[in-house]
Amino acid sequence: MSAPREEPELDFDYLFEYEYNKGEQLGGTDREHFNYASSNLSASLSPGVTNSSLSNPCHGLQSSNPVISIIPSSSHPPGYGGNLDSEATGYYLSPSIRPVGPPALESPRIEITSCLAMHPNHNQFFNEPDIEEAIPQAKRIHSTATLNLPNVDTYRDPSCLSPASSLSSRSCNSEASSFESNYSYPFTSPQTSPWQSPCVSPKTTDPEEGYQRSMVTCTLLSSPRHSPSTSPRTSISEENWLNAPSSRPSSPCIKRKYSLNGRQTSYSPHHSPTPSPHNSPRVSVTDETWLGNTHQYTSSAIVAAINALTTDPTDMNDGIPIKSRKTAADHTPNMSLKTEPVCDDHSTMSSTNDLSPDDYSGFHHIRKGNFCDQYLSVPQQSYQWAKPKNISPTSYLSPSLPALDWHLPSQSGPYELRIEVQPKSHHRAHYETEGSRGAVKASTGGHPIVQLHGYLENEPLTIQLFIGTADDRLLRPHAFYQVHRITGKTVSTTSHETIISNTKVLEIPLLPENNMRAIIDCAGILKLRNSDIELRKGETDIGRKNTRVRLVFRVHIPQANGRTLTLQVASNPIECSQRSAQELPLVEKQSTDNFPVIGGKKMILNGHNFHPDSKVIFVEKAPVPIIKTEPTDDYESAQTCVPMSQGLTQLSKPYYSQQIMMPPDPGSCLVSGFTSCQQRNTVMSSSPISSPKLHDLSASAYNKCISNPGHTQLGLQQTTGGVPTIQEVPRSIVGHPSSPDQSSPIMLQPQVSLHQSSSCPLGFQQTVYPNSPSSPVPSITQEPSYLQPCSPTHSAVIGQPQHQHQKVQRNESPNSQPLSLPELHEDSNHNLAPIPVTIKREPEELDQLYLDDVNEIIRNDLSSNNNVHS
DNA sequence: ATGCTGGAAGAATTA
DNA sequence: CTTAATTCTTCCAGC
Repeated sequence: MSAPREEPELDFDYLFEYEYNKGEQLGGTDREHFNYASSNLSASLSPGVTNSSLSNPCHGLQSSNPVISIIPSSSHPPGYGGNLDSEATGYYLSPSIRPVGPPALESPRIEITSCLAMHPNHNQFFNEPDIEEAIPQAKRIHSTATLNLPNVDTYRDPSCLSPASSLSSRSCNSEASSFESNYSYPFTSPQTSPWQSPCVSPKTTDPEEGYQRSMVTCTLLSSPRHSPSTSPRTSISEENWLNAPSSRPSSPCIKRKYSLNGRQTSYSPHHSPTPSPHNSPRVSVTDETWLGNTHQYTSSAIVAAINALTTDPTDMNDGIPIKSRKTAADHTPNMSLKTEPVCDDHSTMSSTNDLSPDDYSGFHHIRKGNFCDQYLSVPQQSYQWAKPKNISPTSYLSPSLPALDWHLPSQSGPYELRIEVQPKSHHRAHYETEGSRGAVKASTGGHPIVQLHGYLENEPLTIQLFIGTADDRLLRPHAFYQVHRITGKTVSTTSHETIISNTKVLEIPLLPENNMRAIIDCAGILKLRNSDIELRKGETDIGRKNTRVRLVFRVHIPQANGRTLTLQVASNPIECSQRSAQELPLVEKQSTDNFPVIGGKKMILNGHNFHPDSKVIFVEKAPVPIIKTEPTDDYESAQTCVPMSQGLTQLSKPYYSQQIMMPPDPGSCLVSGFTSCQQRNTVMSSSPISSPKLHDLSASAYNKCISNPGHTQLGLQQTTGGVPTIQEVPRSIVGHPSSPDQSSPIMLQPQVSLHQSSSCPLGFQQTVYPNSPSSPVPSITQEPSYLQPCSPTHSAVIGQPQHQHQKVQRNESPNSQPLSLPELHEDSNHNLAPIPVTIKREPEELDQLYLDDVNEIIRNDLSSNNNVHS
């Protein structure tokens, strides 16, 4: 529902003109009524994006393992993380320690060694073959070598990966994944996973061991591949993923397979790490198999597994949930555990021999198809990902890079990886069954930009991009979203897809000539079906409402000492669902930052989700309120509160609406249930790891709290005194389709906060009132949000249109008229009285909890509260 | 003919 | 267990 596109006329004290952006949903309020007495209206809402979080993300794993130097496997170091290099905060990898190399491999395969060669300090790419498109000559050298070693790929790309790369959030899965991705990942294939200890944290896990295991398995399995005919081709190879031919094959089966693959990495706590009693020969096929036998694999077992590849594909179907539904049937045939000759249906596999671009993929198939593939056959259609034809010159995957779920700093020494332009807070991800929905864009209209500062070398580097969770306490690949490579005339940035530990990673060249700056216009977001991912054993995450992601960028910087420094930075959260994108209004640009309170000036707001019933509210900025911080989030408060107090800089973000709706510093700055309820996510996001200053109020999160019909108030009221607040009626309440008045379900009524005991006289209390007079006040849930401390006035757009409402509006009042003031006042009167502040204190253990858990707790609390209040 | 969108219908889940 | 409300997926149609 986009708002009416007609240019709204504003008859109010202030004129607001919504400028409709091409292609964007811009709604305009026909009229804005402002009822306030502030003398000064200065909207200091600069669109600038703040990247506060760029700062060092170290915490959790990261902090613990800031620097890791890998020792050559030859010596078989007992612990992977054994060598810590205190030199830098970044993640260092000793080149000498190629996973491929030294490890005493039981595996007969020597090719692995070549891999080592492949991983020089420089950018080595496994995918070299793909070079075709843009790889400089110099770079190709490596690739050439790679080509000779198809097996290498196997080690490198766990192609078997399920698209759903991420580990479940609550389990140690992440760790398992890290383990794979980091050290053994080159060898890591789904198959290898079993060897890994499910719940061992990466840190504790001995990389070497895993590594070696991987090696072994890889070697054994990979061998067959040499001979195309004999090689057990599994469908899952990268090619499959990337090249899935069919545009909209949503076969569950396929995904199912992925799931299987993915599972290994994600060992849910629920799964016993112990070997499964059922070690059937069909190791590959059943999830159990994967999960279970972590320790018992032997070469014989491997052989058995290989044999299993030839197992009847139908087995794969077993365990495919009904959910897989319709599509599943269609694709079932495609699934194959069989060791097919190289070519899978979708994969361009047909000719492994040829290295033509397309064929190349086939080659890829072989190379990359890990033995995992062999074990796990994936329906070809499963993924539509683009073929990895383009390999950026700099694209390279070091075999022993930090796992994707490792927390790494964004800055180290002279280097700093920074997101110069943040992505928009919303980007509707596309399903496999859909066409691409384009690249993620920046809120400013362009695309996100990432830049590496402090790098003075002439050697191009590669930025890796993957989709991470928005749960900043545990930044890791998102299980339900994958990065999607966008190509086409509109894309200026070359990129290459690869898969690391079941996570699709986009590699983008970072060139010195571009000042090590990359415009990310080639990254879309693919949504995987929840059912497919949730089916994976060990996957504890749920997809429902888990729709926020972050773009995670990594760069590996070769060091003089031969090590590699890895920096990482995560973007602000991005809401990927369709629905949410239609909810909160989002101001991206405004023509002016301030204007006289007397009005008369025109202000143009650009943004999204402006609805006829959206209102623009001005708030006069005032002295910064003292903000109470919540003990549980020390670092958060440190980062959020401080900046706030220093200048309210956050207000000048494009996410006005969001900010308004929620405290810029939700976690620390607001003592509100609201904050605790939904903003945990956001707050967390602002953790050092991600760039957090953006407190994105994701609709989903927002709704969680708001939709809580019972909570009377979330306590954001004036805790600091003088802080304007917004009270919003829960949408569930607001949306009364039947009510004619619903056309403007919510009104924002700025008003002097006389009743506030604030020290800030100029503070305004802004309240969202249900437009419907009939709406029983008592039933109104008031969602306090942080507007702006009493400082320069700024405008905010608040909207809450529901589809139904909008429809009603359109039908009944095409030219949606503003609500009558009388009503507004009437309602507002109800709310004039200060609302008691309810301060919730979260359990100290929150830090240990995952966001979901926290939210759940909060919800429960709120519910209790509501009941009490009601 | 392809993407890229914005909308929606209908199924699947939750509350 | 049933119903209503949400959310998720899949489709459509218009650039």
